[in-house]
Amino acid sequence: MAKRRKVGNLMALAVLSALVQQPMHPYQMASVLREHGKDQNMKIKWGSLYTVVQNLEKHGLIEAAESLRQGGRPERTVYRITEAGRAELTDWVRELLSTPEQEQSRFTAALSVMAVLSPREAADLLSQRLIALDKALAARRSALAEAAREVPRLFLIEEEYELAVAEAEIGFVRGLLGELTSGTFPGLADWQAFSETGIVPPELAELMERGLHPQ
Amino acid sequence: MAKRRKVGNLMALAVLSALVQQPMHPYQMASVLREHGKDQNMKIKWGSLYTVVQNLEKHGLIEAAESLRQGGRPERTVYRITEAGRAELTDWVRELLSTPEQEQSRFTAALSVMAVLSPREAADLLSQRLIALDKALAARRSALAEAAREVPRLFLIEEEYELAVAEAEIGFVRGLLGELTSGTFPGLADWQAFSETGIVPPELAELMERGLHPQ
DNA sequence: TCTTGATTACTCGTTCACGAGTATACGCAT
DNA sequence: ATGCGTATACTCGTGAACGAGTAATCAAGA
Repeated sequence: MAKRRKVGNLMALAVLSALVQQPMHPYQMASVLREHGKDQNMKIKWGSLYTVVQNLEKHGLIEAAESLRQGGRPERTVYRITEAGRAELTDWVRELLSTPEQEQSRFTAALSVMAVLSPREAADLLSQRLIALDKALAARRSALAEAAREVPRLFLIEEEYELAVAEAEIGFVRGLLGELTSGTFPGLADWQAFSETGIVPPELAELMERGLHPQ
Repeated sequence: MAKRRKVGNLMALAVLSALVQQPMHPYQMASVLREHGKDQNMKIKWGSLYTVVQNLEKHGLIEAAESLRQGGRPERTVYRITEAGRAELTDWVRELLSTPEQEQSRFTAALSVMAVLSPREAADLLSQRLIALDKALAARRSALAEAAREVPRLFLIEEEYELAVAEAEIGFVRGLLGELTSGTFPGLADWQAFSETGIVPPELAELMERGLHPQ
């Protein structure tokens, strides 16, 4: 059972891991994360970054090391990780690594309401997705290969994982698309009829009622 | 480019799709979604549900149809979808289906900071994950097979997708675990040394500095 | 020299997400 | 009849997530 973290945002994890390397101030964290390609998967949201840093401090996971002001007006506070912060980091990573937890993806949500479109259109949109996915995969693959020449695999492993998942998605979409365009997808005729006439085939009508058990 | 939705929460998508079938009041939406197994992927969060319904109404995507009070005190407002709501729903589904967008997963985050643990421990945790994943996959597979006897595939397609992704994750974890336990993972010795002594091997030290370009 | 644009480094107000809490009705066992 | 657990149907306050806005510095060009 995933225990409630004092600071649950995954950006907090990134901040802690950045501070393990060396103390730094918030803006520098952002640069470091960006250089590590973290902004690819996780756009840096400024509001969140500063809130997260504040919360981490409030809970004693990080602390202000010094506060230097030079030239530029706004005083930059350099933070360092505390012992409690290190403990939280390792404990958190342990939990995240060992305990799978299904998260909802936007694509899953889309698939679950795909029936509101016509099968033709759905197929059309899926083929657009497929093209985009293929392109993105190729780009990421070559970027990974490029990076692998300098950076040890340990620090690229998350990208490898993402690529594996992306491949699976591509396989799924390709398969589904094949069934839709070849007409072998079961129930395609009913779906087609429904989307044209708005009439739910009798054997489906019964199913749609189920679960409503009105009142 | 994903346009900004008036109501961006994916629960709004679920609400709209529920209301396409028939008008209903918020609590009934929750029941319907639950019966459709939506609570598996997306725990129903009461606060969000009512906020989302409010926002949908505010933006004219749904409207109050009637407000009946019978027996039970709290007045239940029945909502129905508007034309604008239907348009938003289809447009949104179109976008979600056609446009991939990488979302960050907790496991990806975990992998990206895996280096803070020792390779031994990481392997250990990954094998725990693998066991849990296998078990969950088996359960979901048989649940899907069960459901497929009654429900047309069109309405189970999102679960098929999730299973495909889950299989890919299992494959990845199994592979990584294999490399870690067999010792074929590149850089394993360095990682091991670092986790025991805290000393970063010289060729890595240089890498860790990179991206910091202090000030 | 003066302006312009890019970079650094945040701040602030709004929106959003949530989950614990509340309150009533209904069925059923005592 | 009366108490008790469970299902129904929300409400509300807290706290998190954001993203546009601000403001200073610096470098380079006109």
